[in-house]
This record gives sequence, C-alpha cells and structure tokens, in this order.
Amino acid sequence: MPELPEVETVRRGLETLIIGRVIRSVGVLNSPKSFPNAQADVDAFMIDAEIVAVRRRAKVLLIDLSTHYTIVIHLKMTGQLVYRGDQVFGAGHPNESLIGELPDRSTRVMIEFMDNSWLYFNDQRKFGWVKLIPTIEVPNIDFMKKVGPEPLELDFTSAQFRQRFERRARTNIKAALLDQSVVAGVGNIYADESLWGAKISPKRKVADVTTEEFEDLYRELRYVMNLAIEKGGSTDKNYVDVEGKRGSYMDFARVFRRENLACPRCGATIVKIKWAGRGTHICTNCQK
DNA sequence: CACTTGACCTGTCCGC
DNA sequence: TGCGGACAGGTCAAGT
Repeated sequence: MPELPEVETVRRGLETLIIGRVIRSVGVLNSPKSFPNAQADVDAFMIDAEIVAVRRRAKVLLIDLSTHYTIVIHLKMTGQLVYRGDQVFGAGHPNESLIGELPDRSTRVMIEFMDNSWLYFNDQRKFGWVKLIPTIEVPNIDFMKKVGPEPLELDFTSAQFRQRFERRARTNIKAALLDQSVVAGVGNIYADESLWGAKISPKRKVADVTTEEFEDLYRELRYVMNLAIEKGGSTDKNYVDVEGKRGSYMDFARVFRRENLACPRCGATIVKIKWAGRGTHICTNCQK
C-alpha cells in the first residue's frame, strides 16, 4: 500500500516519537519471515540500543541504532507501524486511532522501549519485512543499489527526470513510472494521479512522450506527492500513521478510486481498467 | 538487457 | 448465508 508520501508520513511520526528511546525487548509473532534475523543478532544489536535517527529511502524506512545497526523496514501492501505510549484515543477524539488493542492478529513484530511504550509492526498480507543489518551495509542492499533518485529532492531536475526514462523507452509510461529503478517511491495511486495531472494516457509509449509532457509529469508528480505528504498520505484500506490515524489525500484525489465519477477537469466519466498489471484510473477525454 | 507475467499472502467484496 | 473468483497501495523471480 504505502508509497513515498505514506512512508514519509510514518518516518516523520517515528522521528518525533521514538528517537532517544532505548529498546528493552523484541517479540516476533505469527510470521518468522516478517523478521528473519537470528535471535542472537537481536540480543546483541537491538536490546539496550538507543534509536538515533529515522531515515527513508524510496518506500523503505531505516531506523538507526546506537549500536551502528539499522532496522530496515518495507511495509509493502498492508504494513503498518503503530506506536503506543500511555494514551490511546478512542472513537470521536480528534486523535482517534483506527487500530484497536495491540498486539492483534496481524501483529508480526513488537518492540518494547524502556519507558513501557511499544512500537508494533502489523502486516495483514505478510509481504512486508523487517531486517536488522549493520548501518554501513544499508547502501549495499540490492534494492538500494538499483533504486532511482528521490523525486522530491530539491536538486532533482526535470531534465534528470526525463533522462531516467530513456532505458525504458519501449514500455508504457505507467509501467515505467512504477519502476523503482527509474524514480524512487512512485506507486499506483500517485502514478495515476500524476498522469492525470499531466494529461498523459498511461498507455503511451515512453518514446512517444514529448519533452514538454515530461516536464508536466515531473511537475505533477512532485505536486501530488508533496500534497499527499501535507495531507498525511492516502488511506484507501489499511494505511495508518504511527498514531493509527488515516491520511486524507483520497479526499483530494482526482482519478484514483473515482471510477464512474466525473473528471474534475472536463466532466467526462472516469474509467477504471487493468493496465501494467494494476488497476488504472483514467479520464480518456483529457488524457491523450 | 528490456519487458511481461505470475507468485508471494490474507481479507473483503461481488455475483450467483 | 454460502461459495468461488476477482481484486487490493509492492516487489521479485522467472519466463520470453
């Protein structure tokens, strides 16, 4: 589920809530594959370690420890990271948590801190994972070696964006946008949203997209992702932030999950098709 | 190499 | 209600 804006929202929440805390215990429930490290590594490099930084690269979270080890986390489709301190707000409260008592049946990993607060990794579909590796090894993970540039970095230019697609000239623009080695962090929601913003059909061959259209797509992708971060991400089904709260970008979406509704730009009916192996939302009137 | 498809899992929703 | 099938925000490992 979570794409760059959702993972960034989680990162910011973790940064305010767990930096400086010290780990007392680590528990793995229901799914050893969610956290494959040996118990000896956990004992040696997690227990008594202090959280010193929370970073993000593409859709991957990096929690740096004082032991010079890093907890690497990928939420994939249904992963959640929920922090629990003293207070949990119920229905009706502005900080209401959508997540009930923890651990629950989708909890895979629990981290307990010395102050009796907890961080829970929940993952219904078990695609996500948590790994503990030396901090210095993070850049050497296969994923890190091949992943493309961060699209929201201030020095990332429109020209660089266009050049990243040259290798994928023969495929369609949506498949290329979803390719993490082209640009980091784009998933199905923001691919559809940015293509709509740039008035480009997801079916277009990359080679046929003009320089001007790449400039539009670059601008629209940065616009929708920055807006989504401002709105705390998109909650379609599972996604919540570290306090268990939903994100509100879906209230602002123009095409995603808006099939059979009117295009906000031209009024034509938005359609949903299967494209690039994914559900794809298009206004066929304005996207050419 | 570039490209496409299926697999990994569980849960939910929709049509019969 | 029950049942089968399609589908869900992401990546990999296989095919061609």
